[in-house]
Amino acid sequence: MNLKELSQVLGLSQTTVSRALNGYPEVADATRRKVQKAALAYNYRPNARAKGLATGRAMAVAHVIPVSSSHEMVNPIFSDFVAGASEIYLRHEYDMVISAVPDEGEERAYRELAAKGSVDGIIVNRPRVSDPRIGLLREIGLPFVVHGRSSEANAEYNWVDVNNRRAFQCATDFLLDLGHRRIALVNGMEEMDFASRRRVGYENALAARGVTADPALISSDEMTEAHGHSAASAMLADSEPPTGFLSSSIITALGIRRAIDEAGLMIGSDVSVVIFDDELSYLRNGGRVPTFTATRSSVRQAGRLCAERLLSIIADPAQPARHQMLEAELTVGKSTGPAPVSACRPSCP
Amino acid sequence: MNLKELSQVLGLSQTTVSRALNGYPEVADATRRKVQKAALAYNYRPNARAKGLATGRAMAVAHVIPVSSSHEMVNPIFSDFVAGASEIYLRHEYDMVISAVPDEGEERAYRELAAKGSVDGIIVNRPRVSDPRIGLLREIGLPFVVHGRSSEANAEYNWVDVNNRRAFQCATDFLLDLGHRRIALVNGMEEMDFASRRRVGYENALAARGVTADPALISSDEMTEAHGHSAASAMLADSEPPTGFLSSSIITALGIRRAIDEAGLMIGSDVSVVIFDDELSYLRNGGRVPTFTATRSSVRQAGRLCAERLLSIIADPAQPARHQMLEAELTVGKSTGPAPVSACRPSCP
DNA sequence: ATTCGCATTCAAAGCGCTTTGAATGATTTA
DNA sequence: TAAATCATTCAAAGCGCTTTGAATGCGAAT
Repeated sequence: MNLKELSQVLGLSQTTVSRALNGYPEVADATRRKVQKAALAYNYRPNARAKGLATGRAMAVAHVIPVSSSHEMVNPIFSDFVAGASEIYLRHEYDMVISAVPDEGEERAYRELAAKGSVDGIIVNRPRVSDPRIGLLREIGLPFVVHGRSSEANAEYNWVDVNNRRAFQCATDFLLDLGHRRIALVNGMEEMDFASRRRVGYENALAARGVTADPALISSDEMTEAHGHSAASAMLADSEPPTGFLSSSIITALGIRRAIDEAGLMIGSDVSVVIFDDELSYLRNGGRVPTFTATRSSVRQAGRLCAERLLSIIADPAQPARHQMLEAELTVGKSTGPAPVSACRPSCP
Repeated sequence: MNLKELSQVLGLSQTTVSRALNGYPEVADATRRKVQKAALAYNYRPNARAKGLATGRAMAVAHVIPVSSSHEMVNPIFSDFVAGASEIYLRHEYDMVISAVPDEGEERAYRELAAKGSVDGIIVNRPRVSDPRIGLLREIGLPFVVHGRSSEANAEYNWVDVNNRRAFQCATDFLLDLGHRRIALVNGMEEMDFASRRRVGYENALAARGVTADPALISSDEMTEAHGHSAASAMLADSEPPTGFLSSSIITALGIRRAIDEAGLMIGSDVSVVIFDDELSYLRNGGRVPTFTATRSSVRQAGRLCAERLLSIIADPAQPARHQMLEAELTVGKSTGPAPVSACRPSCP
């Protein structure tokens, strides 16, 4: 059933039916009611493509997942982020298009997305320290919101980010206060902006106490369980192993915990672990006392905020860029404790 | 730049330009080359909405994520499944629309999706044992492929599924062969079809050896780490605790492992664990010897297969329904071993 | 020279909607 | 009574593309 048929059934013009359904005022109440009833009865929905063509709005936004031939990884926070965002889109009757963009043809893909006109805006995920996408999207003129920031972008743009630097500074301070001095950082990939900020927070905290950062205690890679395990295993086998770990994700922390177990050490007493917790719905760091001591910030909530912001700038593209900085709170769990007395360590004579 | 402008620039009709770009034969070679060059130079892309309206095809498919007000969970396999599917869509220049559908208005939402015409087909996820969606979609006439099956649907439909029954029968047999008799099943939610099939496989294997299934050793819920932990904790505290666990997901298995740790038991010697491994990219059950003994089947591959099947039936809707059954192979890892001698158990006098 | 077939190209209709500008009839107002 | 106002409704244009059916020009066949 399309508009033409519906209007014929009703004996009205397409104009009137369209206006009645879209809430325009110049329609008699009785007519509107009649139209609405018929629309319901015939299960009529305006064709999205035709509507989009006529209005110039797609009523859809794109989320981009980078697909690289080398890294097979899917970002584990993707699903929760998307779930949060889709709550908002559902409420505003927007569709969400997931666009797989291969690393090679990144620029081409973004231009195509804009030129095809199938979306009104874009959410940019996983910005790098230096990220050409931001300049590109500004040039193209398609509304976009970045989840995270790109340090080297000097243009103004809309973003929603966690205060990663402060979160990791706090987490490091927490371990330092417990007496830890050999503190490892198991981080995301170096070129990722969030990872770089987290590292700065970590290094700042160490420097403030006069502890020199040991490059051997920093590992940067995809945030998989495997990375957490291999990094922690190697570090624990060192002559001066760390007594504390900072983990950029609960997933890597699972690998760290496995390595600690395998080394015959006790988490929370022999070795402390503090994680950044995105509050993934399937990996809740819960309980009365959480499993892991964590700085936490809901990635689902970030998804909601990004989506809201995007819809807002689509509705009014002239408004100035806005930034939303989320703070991650430190919650003490079972995975941390005072630094063990150093005399027990095998490295001492 | 749109078709009209491009054709004016070229001094050609829209017809010829459109045909040149879409590979129709009745265009002179020289003309075609000129058009292609200009299209590239002006970065021309046909507007997707207009093209869709003219051709009647949206060049997009929908993946539905159920959003229920009660269950906040996002399926952890979602992201890998989507990643696999999007590889295929990318190759065929299809878009993927993620549709959040609230549990309450499920029927309405599916009808709307079809009537709006913004997609050419649907992937149905997480089918229940009895699932009204299959009948509904057949009635609507929108092409769809189910990831999994719905046991009580007696109509023919396209599906891609893992042989869940056999996978769990094998896994159970494996533990029985090792001498285990108290074997627990930490499963997904009862109404999910895959969960019900897994349970049948488990019960069949037990029955074949004359072991009676103990309802206290079966737990069904969302496949979160928390569920694995609470279920395993409770079971291990029992007077006759299980010596083996089957876990429907690596995520629940992480919780089970935590419970085993907390109980002061050793995984692989005191307690054995076999998981179903979806080969999530961020939680690889890897290494020379995998952490967990597992029946494995890549959910990413399932995503690819579902997507391919869907595009195929969109291209030719008349073809008969096809079923693809994937077999999950058992791989022995570190989490299993012979059943401990029962004399050591606290329940013995 | 005329016809035919062939290779190219084009004008125009149509996809299903929104929206502009005009028309209609009823109700006030002068 | 005529003019002006208002509330409703409508016909038609336009969004950017594909596709039908017609037109054009040219060398080959008659």
